Amino acid sequence: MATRNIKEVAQLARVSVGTVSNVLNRPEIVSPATRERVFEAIKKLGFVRNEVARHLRVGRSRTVGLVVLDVANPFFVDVAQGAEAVADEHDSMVVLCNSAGDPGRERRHLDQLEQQRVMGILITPVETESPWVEELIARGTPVVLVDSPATGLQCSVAVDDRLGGQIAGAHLVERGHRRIGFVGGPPSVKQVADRYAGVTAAVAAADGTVELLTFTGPTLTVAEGRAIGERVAVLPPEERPTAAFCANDMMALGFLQAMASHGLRVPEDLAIIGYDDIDFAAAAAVPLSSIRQPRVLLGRTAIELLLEEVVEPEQHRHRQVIFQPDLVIRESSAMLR
Amino acid sequence: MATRNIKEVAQLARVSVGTVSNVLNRPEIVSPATRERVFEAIKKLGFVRNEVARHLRVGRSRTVGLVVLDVANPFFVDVAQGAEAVADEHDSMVVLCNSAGDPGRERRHLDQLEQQRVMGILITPVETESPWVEELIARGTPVVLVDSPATGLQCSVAVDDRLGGQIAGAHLVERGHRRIGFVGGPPSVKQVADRYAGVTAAVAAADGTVELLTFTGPTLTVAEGRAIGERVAVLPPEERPTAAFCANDMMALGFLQAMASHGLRVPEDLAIIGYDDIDFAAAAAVPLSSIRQPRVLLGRTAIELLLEEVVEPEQHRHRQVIFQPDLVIRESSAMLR
DNA sequence: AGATTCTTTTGAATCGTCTCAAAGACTTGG
DNA sequence: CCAAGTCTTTGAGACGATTCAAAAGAATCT
Repeated sequence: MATRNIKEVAQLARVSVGTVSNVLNRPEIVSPATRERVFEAIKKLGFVRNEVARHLRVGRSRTVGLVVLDVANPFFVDVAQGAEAVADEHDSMVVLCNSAGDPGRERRHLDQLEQQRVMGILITPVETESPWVEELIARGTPVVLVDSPATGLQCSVAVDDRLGGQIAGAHLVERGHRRIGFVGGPPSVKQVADRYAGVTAAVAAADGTVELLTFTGPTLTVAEGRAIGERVAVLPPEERPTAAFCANDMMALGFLQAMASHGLRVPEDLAIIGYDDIDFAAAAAVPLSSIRQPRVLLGRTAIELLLEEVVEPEQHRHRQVIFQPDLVIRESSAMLR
Repeated sequence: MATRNIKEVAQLARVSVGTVSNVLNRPEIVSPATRERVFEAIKKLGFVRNEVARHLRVGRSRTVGLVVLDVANPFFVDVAQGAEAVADEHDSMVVLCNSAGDPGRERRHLDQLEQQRVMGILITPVETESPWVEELIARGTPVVLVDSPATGLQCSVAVDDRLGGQIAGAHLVERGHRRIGFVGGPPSVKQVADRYAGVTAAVAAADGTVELLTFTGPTLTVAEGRAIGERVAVLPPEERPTAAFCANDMMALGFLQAMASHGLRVPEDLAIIGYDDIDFAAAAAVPLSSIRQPRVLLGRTAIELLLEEVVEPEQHRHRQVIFQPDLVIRESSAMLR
């Protein structure tokens, strides 16, 4: 209720508002005696600076928006933690928004962030071609794309998903699998399309006897993975793939559960490899093999690029940073016998 | 760069700034012709309302801060999703902050949120007695405590953790366990203390032959659970508990991994029950029994209480809403033979 | 036409802080 | 004691949107 302002502080300390502002922003130019008096007044009144008014005057906010595809996916939580760590060092704040894969939600979040005049936005867009994002940039909000290809209008950080898919595919082929299933989400999601392209390439590079089956659903969740798993589990053994490459670990975990509930053994009856290497992958019923991405680093780099753009807009050149994924082998893709 | 303001819109539409503001906030009182003209100008200029300035004038923000103990814990992600769903309906925004169990980080977040003049704050405090929170309230920011007991200065939502601990303990006792381990974090965390009190009560209520061992660490993470598990696994069988009640599912998952890596079978050699029933619990190596909390409902209720307080401060009476936990039995605590 | 009522539009004041030119207070040297 | 510098402090504009009393314009009635 009783929010004090700079004027009340000035009154109590018997100085002008300008001086109070100076104490707050450049204490070194104020004489020690005055400074002390102002600090006392601040303390006595319980004054808390109104960042909103400050921002209105200064014109630049200290918060960064991070819009992710799915907060429930630990992958994005880790990206967020990376971003937050850097923001913290620059006493900025990251506000985490969840588009949940819905373009409508994504747009609402972008609108809100723009209205708040955030310093910039980090986003994993729902759709690759996003006019909203381009307009946002045109109107002056810096954007860094996370895990999505840049169009040249902005910076981006990503992991080479095609390579990741290829590594996963090659691993399964090398393990002797000849009928591989790709368990993914909508191909409109860039990550899915790239990982699929990668595994396709790996299969093509094999001796021609390897078959690739595709199973997709609308989302990339545990539930979706389970649902697809149910469909796969009931296939006759001769049609059923002997290995599945899941577009992410959430799906892989769901898929794995479906196998278990149908009495199929992993990896004996069906091997599984996921993507992201979230912490829970190692704790799964059968520890999951996965393609590891530098999640935290992704977030760190994204916000660093953003800060660079904000601090020196003039000499900033948009860049695309691409990281390499790693293969992590665990029990779920152990050798076939 | 080129951020347009209401004045430019007014100029282009050949009306006063007051009219533009009216079009934005109460379009029905503006004549259709004028309204149309203003909308066109807005579109042509790519004008986006400056929420900061609006807020400065109106004095109330549309964002709510949510400060959680650990974003990596899916429990809190679900609470956040519940809160966000309600905020969405009231076109507000939830900004998610992670204290990571560190009072310093918590304080920094609270300071920042207060400076931003958020509408209110939902928080799971690191420490039960938090002078910061009380001062915050005294200065006029409404607060709702999540999963923490209220002091009467604010509303709170919580789940009866003591009861949860009791249910878990009773379950293990009933399954025939006579040496039960409690795997928890620092007792300064209210949740841990309550769950411990609950299991203690359950043990005391048994026939007196049940022993309760306590293993604690500084955090409530997967890694901590694993570390404690390592210690427990190497105990001689006659000292090792036959069942473990973990303070949350993250710890339980880590603990379970440690058992597996030491060749101990769950539940045969050691039964496990966790707390929270996060989605990953069911997908664990051995599906985890757990105490389920209404996570999403917790978030929904918290923000509803906050909104109630903000909308009608006069007739608002602080309330404490307490939910009941449920027992979910899975393989990890199946009957002893 | 003039009076009355209703609908629209106007524009100055306001929210809390920062900026910056200018004034005021002190020093120092001559 | 004065002039010329330093330090400090001052206070009048911004910043962008909202509000609201009052003015202007339309419509209705006598």
